[in-house]
Amino acid sequence: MYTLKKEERLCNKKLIDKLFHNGSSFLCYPFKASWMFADAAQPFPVQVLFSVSKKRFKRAVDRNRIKRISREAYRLNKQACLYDRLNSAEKKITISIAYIGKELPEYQFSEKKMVKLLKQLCAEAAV
RNA sequence: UAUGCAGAACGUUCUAUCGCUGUCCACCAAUAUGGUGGGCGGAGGAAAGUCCGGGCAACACAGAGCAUCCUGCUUCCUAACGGGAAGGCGCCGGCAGCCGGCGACAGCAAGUGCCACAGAAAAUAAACCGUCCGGCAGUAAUGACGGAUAAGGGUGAAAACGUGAGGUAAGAGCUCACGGCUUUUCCGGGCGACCGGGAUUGCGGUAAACCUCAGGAGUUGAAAAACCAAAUAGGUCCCGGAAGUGAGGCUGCUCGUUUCCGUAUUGUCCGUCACCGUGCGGAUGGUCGCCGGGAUGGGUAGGUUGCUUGAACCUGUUGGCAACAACAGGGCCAGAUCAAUGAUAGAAGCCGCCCGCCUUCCGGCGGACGGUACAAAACCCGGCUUACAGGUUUGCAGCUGCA
Repeated sequence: MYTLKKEERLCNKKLIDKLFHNGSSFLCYPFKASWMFADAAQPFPVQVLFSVSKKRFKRAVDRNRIKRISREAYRLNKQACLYDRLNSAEKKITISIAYIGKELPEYQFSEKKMVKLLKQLCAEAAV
């Protein structure tokens, strides 16, 4: 399934604070992922958050563009790379994906790196 | 025609696949509500900067003064404005008129301060060169000394109003004529800024220097504000149990009572300070303390409202030089909240450049390559400012007279 509804996005302020304080993180240039295991209460196996720093990209147009490209790359690949393996392991996680590159990305490049990141995440979570 | 400057309106479109968000409808399960399918809507001229002005909301608020900040030609428009329109004045386009552009454009004749460098001197005037007079020295040229002088020289952004004449030893608004600005005042025109004329007073600049005058300003800002409200902890109230002791009773159990302690709480009485008591000290009585359950109000996460029907927009008529106003008709056009309005692929349009063909030229057709900007709503309006690929369009870069 290629959906990305509100229940699949990370919207809770407390969870976000908790994630950045307690979560473990790794780098997969140009992305940086922070993740942790979540409660069983959430309806989807993953809650995700995309961020772009205002310091690197001053214009809102650029930040929106990067977030949209990252989101599309995640949306189209999450089922194959992440959901199936998490469901079979019966684990649930929250994750934030930050863009730390310095230039506007191309879609194909982002998709390639996103797949790599999701696979690395599975390995980290030891699924 | 091209180029530049200023203004106005515009500022990409279509298809496929996969999504996001709001809303409506149908069906399914149904307590809330959830699921599936379909229809319709979904960024801008600046949404930006957050520089002004309002609406709205909460809090504050007797009146006056001072301080601080803002504004500063006039009249009008407007909900309001530091915005706009029409005018006045000054400067610029050699000069005058038209025309166009620019102007924080109240007051330096209320007071105080400042005026770099250069220059003798930058504001109670002043004597560097020069000019003139006097006596002295010298044959003379001239020299030093004492005095008069702001006309000339040179310096500067600016040199004590400009030009001419009189006047004088030489000079000086010292006097006069004409002219410029200015004070007070009169006459005429204009709603007014101001303009024209007469009399009168004077003559460095600077207020984006302090300041003076006039007018204005309560603070905060949708993370405002109102409402609903899970879990956990704690507050209050109610109920039950537990601890010690005594009596009845074989025990369970039932009934009565409460030693000591306390930064706890409350009542009454007494004392104390000059008085008062809600202060302080003492005496005495009641309640509470540990555990469980229930109720309740405050309130957090979260949610709803605020939240998009509006000083709005479009079309037309009328009034007005215009800004704008009035009236009539029309439709409803984003509402997200760690923040949607997209991603990918293809095609078209527009522009530039190159190649080929056609054409007297303007240009037309086909193909390749490149470009397609600036920029993302965050409560809502009115402005201002700044950014901008590309075309469209209006005005100006001037006209007349004099030199």
